[in-house]
Amino acid sequence: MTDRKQEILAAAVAIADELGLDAVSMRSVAERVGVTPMALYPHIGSKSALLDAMLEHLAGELLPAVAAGDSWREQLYGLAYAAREMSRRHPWAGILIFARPSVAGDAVRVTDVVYQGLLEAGVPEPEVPRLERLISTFVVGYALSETAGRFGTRDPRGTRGQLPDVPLPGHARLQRWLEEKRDWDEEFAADLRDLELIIEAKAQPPGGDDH
Amino acid sequence: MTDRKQEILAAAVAIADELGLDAVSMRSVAERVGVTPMALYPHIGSKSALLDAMLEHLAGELLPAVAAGDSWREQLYGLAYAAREMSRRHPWAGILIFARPSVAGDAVRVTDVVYQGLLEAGVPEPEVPRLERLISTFVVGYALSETAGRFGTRDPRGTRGQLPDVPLPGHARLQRWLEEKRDWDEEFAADLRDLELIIEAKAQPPGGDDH
DNA sequence: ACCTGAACACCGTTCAAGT
DNA sequence: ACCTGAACACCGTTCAAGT
Repeated sequence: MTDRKQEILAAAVAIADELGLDAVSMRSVAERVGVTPMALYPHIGSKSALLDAMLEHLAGELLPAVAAGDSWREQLYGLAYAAREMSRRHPWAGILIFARPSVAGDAVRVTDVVYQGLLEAGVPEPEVPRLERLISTFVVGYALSETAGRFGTRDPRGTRGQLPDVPLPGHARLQRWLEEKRDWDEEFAADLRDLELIIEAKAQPPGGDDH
Repeated sequence: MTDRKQEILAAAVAIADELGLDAVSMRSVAERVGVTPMALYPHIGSKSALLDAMLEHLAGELLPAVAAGDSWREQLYGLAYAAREMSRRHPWAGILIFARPSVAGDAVRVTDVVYQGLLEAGVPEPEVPRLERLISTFVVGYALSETAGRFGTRDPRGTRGQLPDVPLPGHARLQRWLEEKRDWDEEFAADLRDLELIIEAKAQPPGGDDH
C-alpha cells in the first residue's frame, strides 16, 4: 500500500469517525487530503474500493486483540469484546461489515482464530463454520444495534413510539423489567455466556486419548 | 394514512425491490407516482420519514405470520422463518432494520409475540427482553448476511479473497467442510435449534401452581 | 507519474409561485 | 388543498488537458 493510499484511507476513516459514514465522499476525502477529488482515483480506484479498504482496515485493527489468551474461552471472549469496542471507536463498522461482502486478508485471519477456538472447545469439525457464522452474526449485529440505536427505544412508551391501540400482553407482563435501565455491557456479557452454552452442548471430549 | 401517502410508499417499496434501496430517491419515487419531487413533501415529510414508513410497512407484512401457531415453538419458529422470507422478498429489509431505530406500531406487536413466546417457554421475566434482543439480532443479522452476501465468500479461495501469506491453521483443518456447498435453509434451521437450547436452559417449570 | 478543471448526470430540500 | 419550477448546495465519475 502506497503512502498516498494510506493517507487517503486515514482521511476517510477520520471523516467517518467524526461525521458518520454518509459524510465520506470523494470530495470530502479529497479536501482533507488537500487534493482534487479526481486525484484520488488513480490511488483507490473508486468510492466502492475505498469502502472496501476501510473494511479491511477494521480487520487489521481487530487482529492484535487476537494474539493473547490461552484458553479458547479467553480467545473468543477477547475477540468478541474487541469487536464491540471497535464498533464504538468506529460506529460505522457494523454497517460496512453487514453491507459489503468482504474477505479481506485480515478478516480471514480473524475468522481463523474463531475456527481454532471452536475446534479447541471440542466442537465437531463440520459444525465449526456454521457456529462461527452464528456467533459473528450475533456479535456484529449486537454492536450495530447499539451504535445504530435499534435497542434504544424498545419500550413502546419511548420518545418515538406511539402505542398501537391493540393489547400488548407481553409488554404488559414485562412492564417492570422494560422500565429498568439496561446495562449494555452486562447484557453483552450475558449473551456471550448464553452462546457459550451452545458451544458446550456441541463439544465432544477431544478424542479417546485425552492430553 | 391517506391514499396518496399509500401510493408514495408503494412506489418506494417497488423501486427498492427492483433496483435496490439506493435507487429510492425523492426524484425516482416522484417520477413513479407521476408527480414532481416537491409534491411528495406535504405527504411524507422527508426522505428519512419515507424510509421510516417503509420500515413500518415491513412490520405490517410480518404480522400476519404471527397469528398462527399453538405452541411457543411454532410461534417463534414461524416468526423467524417469516422474517427470513420477508428479507428475501425485500432484500433491503435488513439494512433498514439495523440502520434505523424503529418502534413502529406494528414492530412493537411483533416484539410482543416474541415476549409471549419466551414467557410461555418458561423463561424468567427479567431475562425475556434480553433474549428477545439476542434472537432478533441474530435473525435479522442472518437474513441481512444472506442478502448482502456476507456469507458468500468465506472460503479464502473465493473469487474476491486472496490468501494472506500467513498460515491459517483453522481453515487448513476445516478445508473439507469449507469446500462443501452450504444449504442456507438448513443452516438457518440448525441455528434456530441451537438458540432453542438457550431458551430451554433458561426455562423454569411454570411456578408452583400450574395453570 | 501525478494532478487539475470542466462537465455530466445525479442527490435532498427550500422557497415563491401558480391553480 | 395540492402541485410546479427554479434554485442551492451537494453527489460519483469521465475525459481532456496540464506539469
